[in-house]
Amino acid sequence: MSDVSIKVVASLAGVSIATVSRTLNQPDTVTESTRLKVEDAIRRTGYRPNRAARSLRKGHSNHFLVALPSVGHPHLTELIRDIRAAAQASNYSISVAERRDGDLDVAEAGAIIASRQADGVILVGSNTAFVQLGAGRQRSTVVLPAVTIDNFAAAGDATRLLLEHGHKRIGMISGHRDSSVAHDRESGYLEALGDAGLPADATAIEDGDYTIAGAREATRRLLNRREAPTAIFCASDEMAIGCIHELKTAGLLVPADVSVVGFDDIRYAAVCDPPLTTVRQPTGQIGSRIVNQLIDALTTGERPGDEQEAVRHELVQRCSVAAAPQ
Amino acid sequence: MSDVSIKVVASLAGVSIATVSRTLNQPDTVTESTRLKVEDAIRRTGYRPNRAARSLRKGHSNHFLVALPSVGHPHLTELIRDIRAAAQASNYSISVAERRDGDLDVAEAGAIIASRQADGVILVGSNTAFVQLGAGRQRSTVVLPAVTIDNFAAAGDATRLLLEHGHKRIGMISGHRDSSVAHDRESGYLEALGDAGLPADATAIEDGDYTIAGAREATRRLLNRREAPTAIFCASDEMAIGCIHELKTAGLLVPADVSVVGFDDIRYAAVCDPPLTTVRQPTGQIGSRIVNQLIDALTTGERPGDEQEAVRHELVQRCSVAAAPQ
DNA sequence: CTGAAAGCGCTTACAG
DNA sequence: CTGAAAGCGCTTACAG
Repeated sequence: MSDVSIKVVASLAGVSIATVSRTLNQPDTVTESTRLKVEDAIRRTGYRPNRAARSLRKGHSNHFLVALPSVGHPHLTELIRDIRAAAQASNYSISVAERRDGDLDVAEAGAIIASRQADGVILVGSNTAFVQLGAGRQRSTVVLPAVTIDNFAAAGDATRLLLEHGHKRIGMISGHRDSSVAHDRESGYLEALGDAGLPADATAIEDGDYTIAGAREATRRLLNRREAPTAIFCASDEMAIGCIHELKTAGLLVPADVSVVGFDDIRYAAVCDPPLTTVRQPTGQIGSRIVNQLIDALTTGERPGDEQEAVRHELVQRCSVAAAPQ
Repeated sequence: MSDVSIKVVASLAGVSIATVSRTLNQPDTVTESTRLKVEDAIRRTGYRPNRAARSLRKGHSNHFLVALPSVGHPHLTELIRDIRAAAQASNYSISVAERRDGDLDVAEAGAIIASRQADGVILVGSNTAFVQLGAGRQRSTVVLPAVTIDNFAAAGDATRLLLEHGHKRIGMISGHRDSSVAHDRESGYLEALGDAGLPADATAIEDGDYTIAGAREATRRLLNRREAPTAIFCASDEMAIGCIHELKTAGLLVPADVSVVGFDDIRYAAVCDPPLTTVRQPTGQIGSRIVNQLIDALTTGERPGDEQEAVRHELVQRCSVAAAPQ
């Protein structure tokens, strides 16, 4: 357990270090009897190959880094879990880093790959993009196409649901304005309202910063408008929870007075009061596709096509939407 | 950005690789003019030292692994964030691993340290214990004392709050039975009831598995008892949220019919309906103390004393507790 | 202050 | 099937 290297194992087993290494990495190129001896020596010493040495020699780490805007959100947590599961299935490990800035930082990702801390970086958040290192002689950092739902369409669906319930004054609580997914969701909302023939001054977007506190303030601002909305579309469930709380604090009933739609379908959505109508993202599919694309690119050395991989969202209807009050 | 090693930088700057290394690691042992040349070469090449090579040479990675029972819980997420912040302040990075089994696995932690993947492992969950590798000639894996609140006392406080409100039938929804923190919280609950002179058959503990779904089932079981409780102490806010939802589904009012107390003070606790009374754990303090103890042990090579570091909990009273119904 | 050289612990052609 | 040797990219005594 303490300081055992491959040398110790080799001498204990009475073989060369090369044979120990082969036993570990290509067991079928070794006689069964030697394999047994080596395995026994490994067991007795508690030997574990030094990862740094292996990475240095092999030129890659079998490790990905996942960079997120904020680790705390249940939706992202779920995505991480699914990414980790897919990676582990292919013998890759992952680690998670939190980054403060709103949008993806390709340079930063490149630096991490350059230092060989990871073979690839998955940038989550603003746009589920990711970056990877071409292996072999020629190394270069390439950006792979994002794997994501169609945020524009999903936001449109959410907004249309509200429209179908007769709402004419529909507010939106959005995330950071600078991120592309926030932008797509706002556009989807805006277009749905436009298509319904609502006047432009019927639109009302407030920034909720993807936080509970931010959403509460945004809700108050919405409520203070000349014509307060009868429905609010929130760009995340986290914000929807804050929004509903603020609505209740203001003495309003959800959904009798104000309907609310969220986004993500985090596990608290179903046990909200009222249970939240929301847009579900298939994190399992997203995670495994990202990881498989990364590994494919790494293995074949080819960069895949540029087309975004679309993944289906789903509108989950629960109890937070009702007909517009008269 | 692509395949630049220390050699490339050295030749570009017209110095030896040793000088490049010194410029990076001990800049004051180098003339300013050479430092400038080297820094310029680094900038132009986008050079990043290979982490694996550095770890291999130095014998340590400046990296900790945090092992958790389940990554998703907001309370643990917050603890991770605080651990990461403390580690970064001392120039350590961390990665997070999820482990399935209930209790801490010292052997597993030792294996990770043996493979030099990390200089230390922090085991969170069952008991905030952690493990570390003595550096220098003699290496050995040592277990450091846990940094934790007094779970026994905290559970007692929560239970006594209910008692003070006149409740005589108080149920508890606990986590995995095999973990030590679950055990401590159950003991605290039990002792508070005993001290209040309640009969032993007034105690009612159900396992909620630390999940929303588990807590909902546990709540149903509690409700089906001959004498249904008028108050429920949940060993996590996550479970309290599930419990409240189930209570409402059963047509009960919280807190008029049943009072609920949670544990952790996750960020959803304040925006629950009703806002949740709960026990807060100081994750910031816990995180920084763990990390500092680890680094101290690593730096000095001494193992600290055996006494657990106690850290204060706090009962946060909101609106989910009321007087027992007549 | 700087460079040449050793060596961290592995893996992998290359011989045999 | 097995071993000796080179080498991955660094850092650090050791000379000068």
